[in-house]
Amino acid sequence: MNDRFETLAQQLRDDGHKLTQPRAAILHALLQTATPLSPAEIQERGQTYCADLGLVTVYRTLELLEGMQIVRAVHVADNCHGYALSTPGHTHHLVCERCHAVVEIEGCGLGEFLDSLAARTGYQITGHWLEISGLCANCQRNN
Amino acid sequence: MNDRFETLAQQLRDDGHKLTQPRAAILHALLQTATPLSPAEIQERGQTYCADLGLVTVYRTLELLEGMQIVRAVHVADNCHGYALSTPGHTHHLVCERCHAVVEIEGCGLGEFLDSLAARTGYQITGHWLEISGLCANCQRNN
DNA sequence: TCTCGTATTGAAAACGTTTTTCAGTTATAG
DNA sequence: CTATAACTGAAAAACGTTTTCAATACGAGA
Repeated sequence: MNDRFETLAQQLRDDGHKLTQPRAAILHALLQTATPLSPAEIQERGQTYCADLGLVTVYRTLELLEGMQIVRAVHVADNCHGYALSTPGHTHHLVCERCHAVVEIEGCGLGEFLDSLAARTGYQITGHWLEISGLCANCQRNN
Repeated sequence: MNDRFETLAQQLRDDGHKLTQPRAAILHALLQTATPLSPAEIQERGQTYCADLGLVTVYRTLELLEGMQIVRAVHVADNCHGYALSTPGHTHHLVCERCHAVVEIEGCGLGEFLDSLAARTGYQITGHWLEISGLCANCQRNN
């Protein structure tokens, strides 16, 4: 966890940016979550590390981190954007509709499909976003 | 085109809703586009058919149509929600990052993968969201 | 065809999220 | 330690969306 933070911090410096307390707080908040967070949630959690972290700074920092591909914006149902650290590998999420528990999934068996799609449409495919919803074992029992 | 409109109009009536001029205008606007439109765009185009179509009405009508599964909300890069007529069946979207052209895709070859996922995680899978991004043929050329 | 009740409408205002502005502060190179 | 440019928070502006409310238009029934 701490290694991961140091790596990100270094990445910032290497890119010519300062590692400020607000930014460190935001990174810590993001490192501690598995599910995407809204800017407001990030502010709230980040204030554990930097008491007067402003929402404006959260927006600016997310923009910066997104540009560096450290975070990615994902679509979430209600309030549209959440942010999560992009994981090195290729993962997707399986989310419980009831309790919002999240299972990370490696791979998706979509490779062949995407290849044929590229051939058929002439598009050069650069990425995809897959989110699967369902009921986790617990919530199935308590239905 | 006109058949399609009549079908939708009838669907509204069958569901106990009135076919008003604003609603007709919105349907016409949606029928004439291949790519998702934002509420503001729908208002703008709809005003060709109903001069004083209000934005509020666009929102309300989209909510109604979405509930009837006549339109569906899709995620678009910048301003998050666009609306397009949903085609019957199970479709996903392939969206150009540059010009936002949209190709509708039938099926996704995800069935087997989801089955094995359910077995592995104990989740009862109820749905999934897949959106693919890339560069369309045109934008590849003008890169 | 006309009348009437109700669903539906537009304007205004409220609301939440995101962006801009600006003066003060902080990280870091030297 | 100092200088300075990047960075910050607060306030206000600018969005997109929702709510409220009085006025209107649709369409069922006479």
